Amino acid sequence: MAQSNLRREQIYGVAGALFSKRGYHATSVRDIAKQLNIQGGSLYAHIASKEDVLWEIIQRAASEFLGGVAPIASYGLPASERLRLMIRAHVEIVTHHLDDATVFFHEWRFLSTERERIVASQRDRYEACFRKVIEDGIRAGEFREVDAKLAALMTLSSVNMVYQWYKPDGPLSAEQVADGYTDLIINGLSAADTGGNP
Amino acid sequence: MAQSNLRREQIYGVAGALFSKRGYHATSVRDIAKQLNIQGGSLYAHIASKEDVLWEIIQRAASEFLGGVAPIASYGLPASERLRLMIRAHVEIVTHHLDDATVFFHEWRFLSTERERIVASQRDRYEACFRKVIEDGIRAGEFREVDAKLAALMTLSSVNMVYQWYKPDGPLSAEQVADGYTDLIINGLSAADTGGNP
DNA sequence: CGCTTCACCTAACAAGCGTTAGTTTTAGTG
DNA sequence: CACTAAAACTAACGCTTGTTAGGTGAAGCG
Repeated sequence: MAQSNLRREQIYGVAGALFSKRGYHATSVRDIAKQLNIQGGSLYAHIASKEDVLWEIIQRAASEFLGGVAPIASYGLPASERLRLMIRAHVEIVTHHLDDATVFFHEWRFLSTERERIVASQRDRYEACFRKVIEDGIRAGEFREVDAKLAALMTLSSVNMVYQWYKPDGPLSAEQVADGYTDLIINGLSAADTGGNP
Repeated sequence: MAQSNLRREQIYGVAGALFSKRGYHATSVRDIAKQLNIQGGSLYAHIASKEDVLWEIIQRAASEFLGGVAPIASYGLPASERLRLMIRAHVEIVTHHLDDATVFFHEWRFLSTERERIVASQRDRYEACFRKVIEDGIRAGEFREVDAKLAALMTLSSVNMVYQWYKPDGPLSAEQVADGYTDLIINGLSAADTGGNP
């Protein structure tokens, strides 16, 4: 048995970095242990299994997204404004938790069947938030009559993939990425030839 | 030594399906062999190594994209028309070679360092084609003055991720996906308040 | 028929995997 | 100082990994 949360947090941190860089199956528990200057078996004083570590990392990312972004969908604001805030919050999470987000998007397939199902339902719920806001915008006349499901998928594809190319010390800040994407996406959803505010 | 291309093609096919579903490291050579009703070691009469199989699959996908989409960037057409054709061709490749595309996008990290570098440069070249077309469109006044790099990344993110959710027997055809995305993306790039053709 | 070539087999290899049991070291507390 | 509990160690377990060596049966061909 063990109870030092500090050590366990270190394990999640190191594992997140390694899972993110090499992938879950290409990372051994001995690799994780080596970075903490302990033996592979010693990890099991703090964790129950390698998969539990993956699960914890993925669930932390999931609750960042669901806790930080989904509620915005219910704000009492115009749809375009809600969408803007959601994109910004999402990009902020991806860029500030780059390793965890990478593991979340890339390695969920290696969870057990039941856990994979949970992640799938979380992803569906999240996607539904974006779809709902877009549908709201269409109904309110803010957006064109596009396929809301397709538009939500495109939006999420764009902001998810940020983890694949974003470099914290690169030329673009998280804010700049969010602003650029928001502009392109919302403009894409808006009416083209009928001027909005003259 | 071996020379039957038929068997080798079967290996690429089975490996592509398995790498796509379970990932490279979670698929053993014995898994691949089992689907062909032969023993694991027998594969090595037709292939040199497991990594070579991954390399072949990835290179086939890469030349589909580079050979089928990149040339469109140089057509003598308006930028918006070229972009439309490129998106359509790309989506068509992803949906018609779903397994290979999935492996290409997901498993390139497990190639050797030199091979990974080659893939990276192919990806860069591909990305540059999209950026170029968008820059052309801005210069020609077809598109707004957006960040072309960001717009190219968003476009590619959207069309790449199609492999993650597209179901061949789902409600949407490849064409419908391409059309929907083209509409959203090109409208996003176009001027919002200044009507295009009066 | 004799010979070669191919595609497969069996069996093994060295290495690595996740995980466990039992033991020792370390740190904190009365 | 004695006692406890946490956190590390060593050593092994059974299993899987990619890959190789050597052998076998069938097909093709002079």
